[in-house]
Amino acid sequence: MQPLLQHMLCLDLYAANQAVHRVYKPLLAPLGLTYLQYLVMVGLWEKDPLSVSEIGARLGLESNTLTPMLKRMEAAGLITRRRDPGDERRVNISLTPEGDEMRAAAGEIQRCLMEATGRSEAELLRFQEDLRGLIGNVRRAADDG
Amino acid sequence: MQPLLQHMLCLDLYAANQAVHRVYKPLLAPLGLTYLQYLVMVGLWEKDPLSVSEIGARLGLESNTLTPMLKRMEAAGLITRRRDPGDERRVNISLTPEGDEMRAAAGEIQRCLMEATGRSEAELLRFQEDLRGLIGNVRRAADDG
DNA sequence: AGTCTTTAAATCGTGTACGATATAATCGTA
DNA sequence: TACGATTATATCGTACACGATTTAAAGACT
Repeated sequence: MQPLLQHMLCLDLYAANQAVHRVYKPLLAPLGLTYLQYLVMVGLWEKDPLSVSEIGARLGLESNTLTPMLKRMEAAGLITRRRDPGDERRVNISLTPEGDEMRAAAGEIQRCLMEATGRSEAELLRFQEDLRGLIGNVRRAADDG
Repeated sequence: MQPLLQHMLCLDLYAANQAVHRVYKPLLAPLGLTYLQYLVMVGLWEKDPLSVSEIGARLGLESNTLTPMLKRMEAAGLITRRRDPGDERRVNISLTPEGDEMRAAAGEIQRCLMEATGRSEAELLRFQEDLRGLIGNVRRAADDG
């Protein structure tokens, strides 16, 4: 009943993330974005503004991770951080014009990633559906304790 | 051609890792192990000793990540770090008796993880095979630049 | 209005990740 | 056998992650 690295699915999930990360990195470097920062940008290209916790809900992260990262993105001129006038607890994150313009590069980056997988769109959708089922189960197990 | 977070497979891979990590964490806490440290232990239960770079090959990591972590594990009394007498460049990592005894807890942890996925062994194997194909493709794409 | 609870960010400490570089041991070859 | 190239770790700086705690604003209820 000894676990073997060869058999451990978690190691493959870990490796898959590393691999995807390494494809993204050189594509994002010209934009001055890290992988996680790119995911924040994608969220903001969809809806702007977003509060810190709305971004957190999309990425599964909390303010302890997001606050420092968002400050770096603000310092880089990608976003602005402003207290919500209607609820001073919230901080609204918005794209700067420079951040918004990066949107133009996103389509090509997505195309590169799709191509890197070597799979058709239909195959990727099937795989994603399977993966999401797994995530749902594992999250339920984690919540049950 | 706008990417949407809803459609991004990379975000699901990211979420899958988070979810798996969160199942492992409470299981490993009684042993005083982090997730990554557990993966090192599994490697050493299979083969002992391993050099730093042999561990790195198994986990896709290099000395810049491993050296500090292995020092923490040494400080925790889980492993020993000794220069290889036959090649003084190499550092051999071995389990301490305490580290070796943790092996006993591993079977149950694996069982919990399998159960958390809510899938049969056959389903997991099929999924793993699919995932590994994807990883291979993505790695090739990253190496080609 | 005054107080209790809840909520949203921020802060702090520890532990990964990883590019770039440094150091020392070994190897290859003239 | 000397010496440039290669290999194995280590170090440094920056950027995530996340548990635990803090702070301040908003809501709820007397």
